[in-house]
Amino acid sequence: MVGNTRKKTDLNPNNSVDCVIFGFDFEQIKVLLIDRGQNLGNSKNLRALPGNLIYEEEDLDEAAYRVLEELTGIKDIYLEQVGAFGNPNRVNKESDREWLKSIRDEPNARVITAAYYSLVKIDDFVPKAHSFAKKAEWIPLTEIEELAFDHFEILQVAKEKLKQKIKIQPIGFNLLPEKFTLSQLHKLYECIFEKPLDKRNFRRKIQKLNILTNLKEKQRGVPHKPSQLYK
Amino acid sequence: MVGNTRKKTDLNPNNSVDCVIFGFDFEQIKVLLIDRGQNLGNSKNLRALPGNLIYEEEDLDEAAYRVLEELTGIKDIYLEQVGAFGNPNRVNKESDREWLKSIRDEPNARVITAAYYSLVKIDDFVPKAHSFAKKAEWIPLTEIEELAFDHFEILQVAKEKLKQKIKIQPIGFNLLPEKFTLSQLHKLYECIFEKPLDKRNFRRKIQKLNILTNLKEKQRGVPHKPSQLYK
DNA sequence: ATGTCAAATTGTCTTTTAGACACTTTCAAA
DNA sequence: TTTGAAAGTGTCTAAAAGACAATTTGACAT
Repeated sequence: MVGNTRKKTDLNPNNSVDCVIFGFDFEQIKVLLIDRGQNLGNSKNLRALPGNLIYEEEDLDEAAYRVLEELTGIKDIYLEQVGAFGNPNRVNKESDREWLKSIRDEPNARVITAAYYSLVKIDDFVPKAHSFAKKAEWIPLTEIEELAFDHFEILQVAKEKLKQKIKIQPIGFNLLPEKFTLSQLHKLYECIFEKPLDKRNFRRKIQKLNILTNLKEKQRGVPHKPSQLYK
Repeated sequence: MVGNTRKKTDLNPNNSVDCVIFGFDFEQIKVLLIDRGQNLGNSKNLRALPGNLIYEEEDLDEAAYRVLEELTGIKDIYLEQVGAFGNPNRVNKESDREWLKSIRDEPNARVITAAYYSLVKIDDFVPKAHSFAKKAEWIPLTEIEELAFDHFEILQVAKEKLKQKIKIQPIGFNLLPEKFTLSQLHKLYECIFEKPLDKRNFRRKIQKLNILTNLKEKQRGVPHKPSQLYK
């Protein structure tokens, strides 16, 4: 046997997981990104999706949960796979090469990553940066223009998956707090689909799902008609 | 740098691709499987999806096309990714371990695979087994009960993806020859969805897509009313 | 107390889509 | 000429999607 005689507890230098965590602050969709805190001369300090190598004997799904928690502290959420990304030129930015040199045993190893995504209530998770993540922050989707490695491409694919998924399953609630108003849900759907949705038609469709509980509570302290709270 | 110092042209022992190729013989959906020709004592000779390790410097998508051609001779088709499968227990069958020993430099390496699927006109591709594929055969979906590695699981996921996809895009035509009848298309959809579809409703829906050309030709030699040929 | 603002809430009509449902036509072979 | 076997065809109903505007409510300012 030639080459890699790895122990089960070793890192697998060729395979990683990356997580696209979507949140919503009642205004816009945000994504949880880490700042690797590079203070390099020339190269930019690009943000990245939380992600890292997997262990030699570790299920992909488990690795995603572990890595997410290690880097951001977030746990107990449901991750769904986006797909595998394996362009050999994933690492084509000087800043990424520099960074890999500083943290990896085999910085030049070719890495194939499995991407995952999830939706979380933004207030339930105050991301705390750990490990090589110097910061973990919620960044509005609209402000994201460039990311480390191929993470921008992964983000686009994850966004599409989310759009498809939410058409079929009512997973949007995962982005909202326990109590929420229909207007907030409406705004959320508009943000995801990136287009306005008719208010009346939207409310009708949601109501017909019969998954909302009217809490008989009302919004308070708003300078206009208060709305019902649900679920 | 420790461990694997691989050359760009080396095989990456940790990553593979597997292809689920669907075909249709006007009766049932079939899948292209290879026979690894094991003549072992105890262990079964399970069929497998065409798949193999990728090269160190090779795009995942390209690897899928290459491996498929190398094992079955099939090329010039469109492959779509199913996802990444990375259970560390993917290799849990004795026959698979035996087989890996006989063909791999690192038979115990942990392998993560990216699965792809495609639909092809069954008559356009007479699969020719090459390399470690001793046979390459079209096997009816309904007869497949067990496959090598986690290939059965991959097949199930690919089937689901196909169902979803064909609801949205008219990709079913890829499974039929140039000229086909609406009855054949109808039968195909019934096979994919595994349930009967109303003949009139089906024809109406297809016609409305405006993607069929009536060839003004008719079926000949059938002991019943001949049907129009399309596209 | 009154008026104003901002957002919440509500219903109808039209169009499109999905589903159920049965008889007639056509060719080949007997 | 008869018969068998599959091709082809239309209507009605129900559900879903989309377009569209007026009224209500509470907070705050006057």
